[in-house]
Amino acid sequence: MISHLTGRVWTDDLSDRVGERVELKGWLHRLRRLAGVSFLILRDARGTAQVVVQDPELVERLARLQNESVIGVAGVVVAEPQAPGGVEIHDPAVTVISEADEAPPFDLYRPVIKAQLPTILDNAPVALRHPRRRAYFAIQAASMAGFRSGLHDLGFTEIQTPKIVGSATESGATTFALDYFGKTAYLAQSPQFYKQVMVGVFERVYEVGPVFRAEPHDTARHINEYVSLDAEVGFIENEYTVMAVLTDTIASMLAAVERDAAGALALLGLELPKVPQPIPDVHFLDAQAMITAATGEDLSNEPDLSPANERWLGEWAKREHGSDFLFVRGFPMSKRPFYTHPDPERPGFAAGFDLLFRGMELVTGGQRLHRYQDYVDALVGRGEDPENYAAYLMAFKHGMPPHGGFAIGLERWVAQLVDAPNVRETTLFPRDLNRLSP
RNA sequence: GGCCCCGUGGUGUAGCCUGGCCUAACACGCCACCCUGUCAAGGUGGAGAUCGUCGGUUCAAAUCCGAUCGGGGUCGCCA
Repeated sequence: MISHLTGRVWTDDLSDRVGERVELKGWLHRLRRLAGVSFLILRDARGTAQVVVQDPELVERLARLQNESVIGVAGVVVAEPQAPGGVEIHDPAVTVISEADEAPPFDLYRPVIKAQLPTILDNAPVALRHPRRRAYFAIQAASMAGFRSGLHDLGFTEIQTPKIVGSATESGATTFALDYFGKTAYLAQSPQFYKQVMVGVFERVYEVGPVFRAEPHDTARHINEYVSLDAEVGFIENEYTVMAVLTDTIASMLAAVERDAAGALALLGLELPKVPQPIPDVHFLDAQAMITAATGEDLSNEPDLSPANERWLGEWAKREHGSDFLFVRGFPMSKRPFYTHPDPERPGFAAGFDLLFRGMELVTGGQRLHRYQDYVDALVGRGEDPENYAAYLMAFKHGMPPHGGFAIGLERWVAQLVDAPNVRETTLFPRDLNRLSP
C-alpha cells in the first residue's frame, strides 16, 4: 500500500523532474478553454500544476467535469517559461478518480474567496481547500510543531490531561456541563490544575489541547472551543523566568513557521515579526498612566485593560520599541485567579503578565502559589471551601517548588500573524454562540 | 447579555431614505457557442431570485410600520 504513496509526485516537485513522465493526483482546480489549446490546473496538497491539453476529445471530457473533481494526470514534465512556475505537463493522460457532483459554492481558483465569512464558514469543507485558507492552517501546524520542539529542547515533557472534569475549575469562567453516567461533569476550561500537579512529576511540562469556555461572548476574537498551548515550569526565580521561557517558545514557533510553512508565508506575502531579546515589559499601573496621559481616559478605577487600551499599548510598543510584542506585568490580584502568586514587592499586584501581540492579548501567565497554606488562605479569602479542591491541593500538601507557566491561544496567534480580522478565519471549524456545525 | 447595523438568484452587490417606469439590475459562477497559450483569460447568447418569515399600512411594497427568525459589528469578559 505504501508504494501507492511513495510513487506519488507532488506538484511542487515538478521543477526537479523536467523531461520525466510523472503521475500527478489531485483536484480539478480550473479548466481554461481556448480554441486550440486548453489549460487544466490541477491542485494537490502542495500547490498547483498546469497541464496543457490539446486533444479536443480530452478537452470535451474535462469540460463535462465540475471543478473539484478528483483526477489523476500522467504526462511529461516540460520546462516552459510561459507557464506559471516555469514547468507544465504535456501529452497528458487523464483518469477521473472521483467526479464532483456540484460546482463549489464559490470560486476556489481566485486569489481570494469572494464570499462573506459566514458563507465561508458554512461551507468550510470546501472553503478550506482554497490555497490561502489552507496556508493559515499550514502556519498553525508549524506553530504547534515549533511550540513542541522549542519546549522539548528546554527539557519539557508533553502531557495530556483530561478534558472531562468533575468540578468547574477556575470560578468565574463559565463551563459546559454534561451528563456523565448520571453525574454532572464539565468540559475542561483549562488544563491549569493538572499541569501544575505535573510539575511535581516532570518539573517542566507542556500540553497542546482543546479548552472549552461557555461564556456567551460574541466577538471577533472569541470562540467557545480553542486550542490552548500550555506550559508550566518548576524551580523558577520569579515571573521573569516564565517570561524568558515564553520568549524562547515564541521564537521557536516563528522559526518553525519560517521553516515548515515557507510556502504559506510566500503565498500570503507575510513578513514574520522579530522577537526582541528581551521583549519589552511595562507594569500595569505604568501602562494605565501612559494611556491616561496620552488619551485623557480615566483608568484609576479600572482593574483591567480594555481592548482599546491593548491596541493603544500595541502601537506604543511598536513606536517606542519597534516591537510587535509587549509584556504587561502586575495586574491587580483582584482580577487574577486564586492560584496567582502576588508580587512580593507590591502585594496587591500579581507576579504575572499578559503578552500582547500586535495590540491583542495573546498569552496570560505568571508565577503560581506553591505552599499549601497559601492556597488554603487564598481560597478561604475568596469565600471558597478548600475541600472542593482537595485533589489539586494534594500536590501542594506534599511539596511543590516555586513554579509558573503560561497559555497561548493558538487560533489568536495565527490570526494576529496573518492579520486576519476574525479569529474564526484561523479556526478550522469554529464553535461559537451560533455555530455548532460544520 | 447591552448597544448599533444588516437579511435581494449558487456567490458578491445595486435598488430601499424620496413607495408605482422592478414582468428586480450588475459582476462572478452555471449551461451553449466562439477565440493556438491561458494564468482573477476574453467574446456572444441562455437558464436561475415573487427580494429571510409572518402580519399591517396603501389603489399599489424589495422599498413604509410591527413582530419573529437568521447574521454582522462593538462593549463586558477572556486566550
